[in-house]
Amino acid sequence: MRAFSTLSRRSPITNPFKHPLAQHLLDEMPHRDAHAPRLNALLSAHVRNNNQTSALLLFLHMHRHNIPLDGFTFNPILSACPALPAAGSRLGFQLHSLMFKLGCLSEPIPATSLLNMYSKCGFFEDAVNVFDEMPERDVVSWNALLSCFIHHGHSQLTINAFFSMVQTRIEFTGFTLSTVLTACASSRSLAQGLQLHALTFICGYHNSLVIATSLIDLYSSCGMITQAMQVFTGLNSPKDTAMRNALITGLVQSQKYDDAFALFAQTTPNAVAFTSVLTACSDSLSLKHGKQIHCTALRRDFTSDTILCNVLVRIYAKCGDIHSAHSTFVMTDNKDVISWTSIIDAYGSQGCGLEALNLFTEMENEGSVLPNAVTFISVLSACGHSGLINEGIKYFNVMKNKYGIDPGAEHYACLIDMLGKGGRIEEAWEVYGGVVKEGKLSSGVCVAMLNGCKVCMDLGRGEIVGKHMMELGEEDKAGVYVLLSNFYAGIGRWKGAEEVRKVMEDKGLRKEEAGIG
DNA sequence: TTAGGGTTAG
Repeated sequence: MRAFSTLSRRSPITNPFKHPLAQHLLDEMPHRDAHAPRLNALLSAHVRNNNQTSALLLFLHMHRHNIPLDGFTFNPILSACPALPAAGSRLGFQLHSLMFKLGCLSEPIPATSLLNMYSKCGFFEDAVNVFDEMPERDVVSWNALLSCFIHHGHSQLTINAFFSMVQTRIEFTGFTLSTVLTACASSRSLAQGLQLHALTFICGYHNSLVIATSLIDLYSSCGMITQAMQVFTGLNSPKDTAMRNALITGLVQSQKYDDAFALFAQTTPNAVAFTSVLTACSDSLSLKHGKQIHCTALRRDFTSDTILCNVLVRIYAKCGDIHSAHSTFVMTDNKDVISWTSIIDAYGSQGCGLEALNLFTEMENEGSVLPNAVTFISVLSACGHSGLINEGIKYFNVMKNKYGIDPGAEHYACLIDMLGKGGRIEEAWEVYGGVVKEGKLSSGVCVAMLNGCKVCMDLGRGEIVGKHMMELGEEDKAGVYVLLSNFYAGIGRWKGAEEVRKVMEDKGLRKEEAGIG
């Protein structure tokens, strides 16, 4: 209910654009006597042409000159909000207030636009509240709710909402099915996905490009590449780029790199296709392929694409070509948190910890991007690789206190790893104790602590960690035994090492299966 | 005038 409680204080709507050009545009605005329907149409045209600033200025003009506002006014201006940085979400709350006062929320279409605005601006709860308070909902309102759940990573809620929708006897559409299929793909819900696939035949949606693309994504995500290919070849209509890209991605995920490259070569690829095959180069460490594709992407002028550049940074870093990674990073137009994390990780994993930390500072100073939990894994492991223990402790605290990020098992593993390797076993043990208390113990944390015990020749603590590892119920039992055996061997306890190996053999576990750590 | 598919970091 944050929206309603804060809205009235935010009105009247203020103009966030105080630029001479903005004033010029305002001077050019239609006369106040112009008919509202014509202005609504003009507003929609601005949004359609991706001219959100003009849309906002026109809306402000209408509001100030008491031109009647209705659902037709709110739909386009609400859809412009997500593209208006910072000002967008503030404006969204103000628009909500205004719609409430004018009684526009009783209509499903403007209320659905409002739901969508909150969802796209990142206000999940406000979006769901709008849905809950809608007096009348149509199938589009339901579809908007489902895509809101998906956007915010709640796949299971999407699937549940679909079943509520069916129970409410709302007649679903192809839009609904494609959204729920996407939810099944991202949550790997194969059984429900198969039911929905059957439903596409029953409802006659089986030849829809969008639904077939969702199905390819579903089968690829569930490791069923043959079924994904069957959906692709079985479709009775011409394929489009998105559908081909879905299959290319599926082939890459199934490590069928040659098939992915072949399908890529058959098409006129767009930036997404380039990103997919470059990911294949990154995974298969094929720098030669990667460089060729990078050159083609350069010729096609796709290299300002942020996601594509992020993949290139990763490829060059993986191959140890830090200079190419850096120059690709520098030329990335709109660097996002993944761009920064990738380059920090690139330097960190090459043992250039100070450069990685300098980049982190540069990111903070630049200010447009906030670090997230993954960024800090890269920062902490950079510190670990370069033995920058005090800096590592400092950034661990920066993460918690400055950015409010709750440390996860991976952050603790980095911290314990660097303390242990640096011989600071007492501090590592204290952190480890905290992790056990918090119930965040993972095999990664145990491995880091066990390595620390090995470095410090600490038999007693090592055996406690070994016991914890057994209790974790790790699937890779052989891996646990190998680590324990190596621990005993590492501190010169050959008898202990031998005993562990014997237990392992008695249990019929083979060393080749080992893979933890 | 509101809703759907394909791409990136640990």
